[in-house]
Amino acid sequence: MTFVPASRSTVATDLDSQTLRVIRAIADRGSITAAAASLGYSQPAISQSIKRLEDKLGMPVLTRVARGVELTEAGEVLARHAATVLRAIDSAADELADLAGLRSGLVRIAAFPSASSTVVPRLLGDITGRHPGVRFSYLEAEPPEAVQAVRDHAADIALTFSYPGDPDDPHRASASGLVTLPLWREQMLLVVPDAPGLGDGAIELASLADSGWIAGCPRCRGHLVELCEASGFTPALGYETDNVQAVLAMVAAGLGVALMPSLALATTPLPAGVTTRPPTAADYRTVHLVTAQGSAAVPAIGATIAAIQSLDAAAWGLETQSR
Amino acid sequence: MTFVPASRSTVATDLDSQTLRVIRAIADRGSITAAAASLGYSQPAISQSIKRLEDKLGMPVLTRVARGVELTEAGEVLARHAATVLRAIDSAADELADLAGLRSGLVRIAAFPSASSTVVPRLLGDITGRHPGVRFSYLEAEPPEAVQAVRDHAADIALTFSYPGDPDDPHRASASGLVTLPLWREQMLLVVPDAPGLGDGAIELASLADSGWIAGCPRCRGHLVELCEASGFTPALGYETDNVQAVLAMVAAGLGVALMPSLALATTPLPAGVTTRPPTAADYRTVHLVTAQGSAAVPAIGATIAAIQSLDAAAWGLETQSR
DNA sequence: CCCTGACATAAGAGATGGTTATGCTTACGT
DNA sequence: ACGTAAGCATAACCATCTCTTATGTCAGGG
Repeated sequence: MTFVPASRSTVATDLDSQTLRVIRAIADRGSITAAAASLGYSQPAISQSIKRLEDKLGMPVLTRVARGVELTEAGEVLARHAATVLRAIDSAADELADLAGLRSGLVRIAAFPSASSTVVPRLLGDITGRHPGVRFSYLEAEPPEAVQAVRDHAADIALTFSYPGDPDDPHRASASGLVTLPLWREQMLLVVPDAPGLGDGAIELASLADSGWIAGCPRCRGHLVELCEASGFTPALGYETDNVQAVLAMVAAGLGVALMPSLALATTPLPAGVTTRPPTAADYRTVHLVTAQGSAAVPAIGATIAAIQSLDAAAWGLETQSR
Repeated sequence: MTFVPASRSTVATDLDSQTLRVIRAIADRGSITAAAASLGYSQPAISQSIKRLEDKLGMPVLTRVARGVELTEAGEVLARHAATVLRAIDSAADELADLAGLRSGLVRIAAFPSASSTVVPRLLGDITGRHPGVRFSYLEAEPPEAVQAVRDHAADIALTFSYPGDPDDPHRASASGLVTLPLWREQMLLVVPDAPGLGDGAIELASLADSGWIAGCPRCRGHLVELCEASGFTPALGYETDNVQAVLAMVAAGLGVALMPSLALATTPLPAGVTTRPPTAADYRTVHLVTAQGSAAVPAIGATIAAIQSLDAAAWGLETQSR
């Protein structure tokens, strides 16, 4: 028999981190038995693991020595690089732990305009107060665009609203892996001039059949028309504007009346001579949360969704949905 | 049902490099299918691998998107660190390949003095000529110490000699995981003054019974005494020295005769008036290679052993062992 | 509106990697 | 010098992991 130098063609296509961990433990402890103990394995497990490694490499990694074991040059190489590998893995694990522990993470929110000055600031305040590492980006967008942003992965969470029977109801568009959660019922209020004989109760919608109407966003206008027609008249739409302040000013100026969601009215003081009343047949729209299927499993996003659900929204006239 | 933020207590105790490789492939290719193809796996293999990872982390790593897949923040974290990990693993693999390819590696050799100026320099020249990356360290030591060096892992290869029936024959001491390989038979020569009536053939040992004898190392002396006693006389040991030049000078000065191995005589010219002759009953000692069990699997060491075995040693009067 | 491309799921097979039990070798203490 | 203890290797067995093939589902494009 003659000794022939080992010469494998391919060397170590896959060094897995488990093996490196073992090498490192052996390098540190100086014996297989001690390494096994420190890693929580039995001694043969480590022994076999090293054997597999040596078979794969085609060269020894350890030399069996009196009181334990000693690394060969190949073993030293592995131990040296193992430090780098394990350090990188640990720091990855740390970053993941930060994400899981809400010490980092970005949540991209899209919401309709009247939420921008009400629920959204409160929400962001709540979360950054509790989890300073979580960061947000915010996009103001009407429901159709907000939902599209989620669909395009440009946003993680969209806050939207829908009117009853709305064909654009996000509930219906939940096809492409989107999830919709009803959040609140938002009361619609009539905005009218404060006439002396108005009383303080609800107003019959039909009593405003002869008034001029100031309409808001396209979908809002659609809803208004539908509602009025259900009451037997077609509203005379004189002005259209998204601007809440403008609507109120127009009502104050006697240019007409309006139907507005309570959120839109929450942050602007009513001008003198203008008041709000519910219609006799109470009218509501619904605020929804739309998110991609599975997004809630991302810790920061899940936490944000939970925080939205537990927001105390009554102050803005929002009623939590019974579901 | 209410969404609850994901919050695992322990995160990712073990991220194995296989998973990181997968993440990296997905990050690069943008789809699971493409990643699978590039890694040589089936599509479901990667799909399941990601699922396992996500279950372990407790958060998604990918979002399923129209034409393929997209990394989440967690995925980005992993992809980023995966680069570091895989780079380290690759460079470890490179270094191992260097060891396997004899482009690096250290071989520690211990050998007896007369090898130092004969076979060892030739050997080192041969190997560094063919494999410039392989480095050597050399320790000159008498057989017992050389073997001890191997046993202590202070040397990888020992060259030793033994006399027939030698109680210290390394063959016998092969207990502690050492391996002994007979290499050459080395002829023992009588070193005598060049007397006129000497002839040119072998010399009967008994004819030197009355000469003074110059002895070498302790084991050589032991062998000499044994050999002479087998010839019916006890040699008169006048001088003892390890120094070949000294022995030759003493013989030249007429102080006695000596029995020396051919290697020791190979590199020193004989002084005038001194000649060498084999004893009538040819006498040999054996040169061995001693190495630790399994050392030969270390590429550089295995290559060195092979090179020793294929050394053309006839020039020094060494005969390759029949085995 | 069907067809294609891409991911998920299911079920089964084989490799992987672990455990316990046991043997062997070597060092150490008396 | 011998018995004992410490440490590695091996065997046999077993659970789990992970890959494969086959199939289902969903969204986008001609």
